[in-house]
Amino acid sequence: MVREYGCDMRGMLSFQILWLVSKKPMHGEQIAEEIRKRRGEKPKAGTIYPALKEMSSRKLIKGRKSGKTITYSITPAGEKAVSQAITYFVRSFGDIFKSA
Amino acid sequence: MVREYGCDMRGMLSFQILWLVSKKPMHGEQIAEEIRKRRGEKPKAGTIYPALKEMSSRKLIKGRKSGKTITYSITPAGEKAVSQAITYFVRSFGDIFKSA
DNA sequence: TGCTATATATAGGACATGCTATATATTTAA
DNA sequence: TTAAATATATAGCATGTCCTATATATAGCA
Repeated sequence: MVREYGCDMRGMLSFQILWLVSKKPMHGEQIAEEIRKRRGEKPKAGTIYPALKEMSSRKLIKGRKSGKTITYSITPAGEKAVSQAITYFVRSFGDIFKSA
Repeated sequence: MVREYGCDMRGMLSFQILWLVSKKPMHGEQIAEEIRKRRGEKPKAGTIYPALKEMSSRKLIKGRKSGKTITYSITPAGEKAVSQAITYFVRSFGDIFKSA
């Protein structure tokens, strides 16, 4: 996926999902589509749903089912996590971003 | 490492190394120290040297040995790779930075 | 009522990351 | 010249990511 550029950027998926959900409650397909807009490739169902499930089990997000969709929103624990993750992210990679 | 915050940020190591080396030729220990400044934790020897070796084998960086140190600098292929990776990075995660 | 599209779930696996532990080479200090 | 510190190398492994393939449930339309 990103290997062509000489580096992977895996491991950022949960962070990005958490950030997206912190901005606006969304269901899986919407989240996948938002990621596609940014990365150029849409995560597959087998990628997105296990990630959502795992984050739910860790109480970072919670889902409310309505019909065939499950809308996820962030929990207080998720808010705290995303805030700390952003701090780490900016501290770690901020200068790369500034150099662009 | 970042798990405490609710997300991992693995997979960014090679990208960060490549970016650092593109700014200034460095040897392994210097690179590890630069990463420590940013992330708070210094990658272990067993992390940094295999990564450097792999990137050398892909001709993204090249090392020149002098005494006990090997100073790595970026190659033309590495320049191209880091430039594309930065573009992808900003496109994918730029709005997270802006939100911080 | 069937047909199709949408949304979610999950097993199983390929692959990469980054670790621990250990080993070796080189430099410096005693 | 030993001893200690520094720099690099590598085997082996636990973990996590994200995939393919497949299955199920719901919704909307003919």
